Amino acid sequence: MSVQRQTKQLQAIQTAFETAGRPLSIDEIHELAGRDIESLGVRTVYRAVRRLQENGDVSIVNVPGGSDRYELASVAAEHHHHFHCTACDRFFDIHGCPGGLKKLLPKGFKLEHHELTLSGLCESCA
Amino acid sequence: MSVQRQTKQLQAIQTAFETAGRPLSIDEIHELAGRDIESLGVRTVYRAVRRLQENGDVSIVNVPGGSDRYELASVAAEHHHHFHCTACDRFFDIHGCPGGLKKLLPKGFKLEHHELTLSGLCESCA
DNA sequence: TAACTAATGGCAATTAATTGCCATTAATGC
DNA sequence: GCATTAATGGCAATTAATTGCCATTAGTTA
Repeated sequence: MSVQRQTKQLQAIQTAFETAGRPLSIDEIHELAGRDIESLGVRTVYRAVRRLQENGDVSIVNVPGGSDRYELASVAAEHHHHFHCTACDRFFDIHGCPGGLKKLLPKGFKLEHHELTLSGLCESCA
Repeated sequence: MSVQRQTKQLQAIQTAFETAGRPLSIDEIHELAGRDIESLGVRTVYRAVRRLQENGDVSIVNVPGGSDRYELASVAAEHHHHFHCTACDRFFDIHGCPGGLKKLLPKGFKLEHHELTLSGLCESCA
């Protein structure tokens, strides 16, 4: 069976996730990892992210409006939410959760998950 | 200058919003209004929704993952959130808001808006 | 009712995001 | 180092959503 190779492209992509510490879009990954690997192809980013997802190392973050972001599965493992800066279009992790959502439900509805996205200006844009 | 005509297609689309009482996707509008107007074209739905938006009668609802939904501006005017049924893929209005979000913010961040999407099973799917 | 023209709707064209293809590169095991 | 083959990356192709085009339909006003 096939063995996964540890390429420097994949390493750069993993490093990008770790140093960014926030959810990244495909383009952001391409940009950040591309600083290490010149001429990093977007095609490679798509493949790497897919593989990291399949390996359970990275989780997808569906955001309202914009394109999908990806974050380390270790981060996704603990319940949290996100902040979207409308100026720089970056997403950040928000720790904590308002809670008490069940009482907002119409009767008969069954709550399984929830997603909260705060938006405004991040520290560097404010 | 041009006068907007009240066509039966546009009426059916407006009626669809009012009777549905929940955010609708382009396809849902097409389906619902299409029950009144046979052979209603999707092209017409796109144009009508665009015009209703420009007239301020309809607002766009960005949802995580899926395609955009649209709701009556009168509904959007009062702060509320949404519930997404993972079984039938419909969205519903949720009245109320958990509040207390400001204390979740990292320091230096400025909160302007927020969006909450509950998900699970709606009454008829549960 | 007639004239005017906004609106419709079917299909082709566009757009943006993602993937297939494949020759080339380079990581791995011996 | 060498052989093997997974991975890369550039471009073309695909996909899905939306829009342009335009002949036809049908509100609107006089």
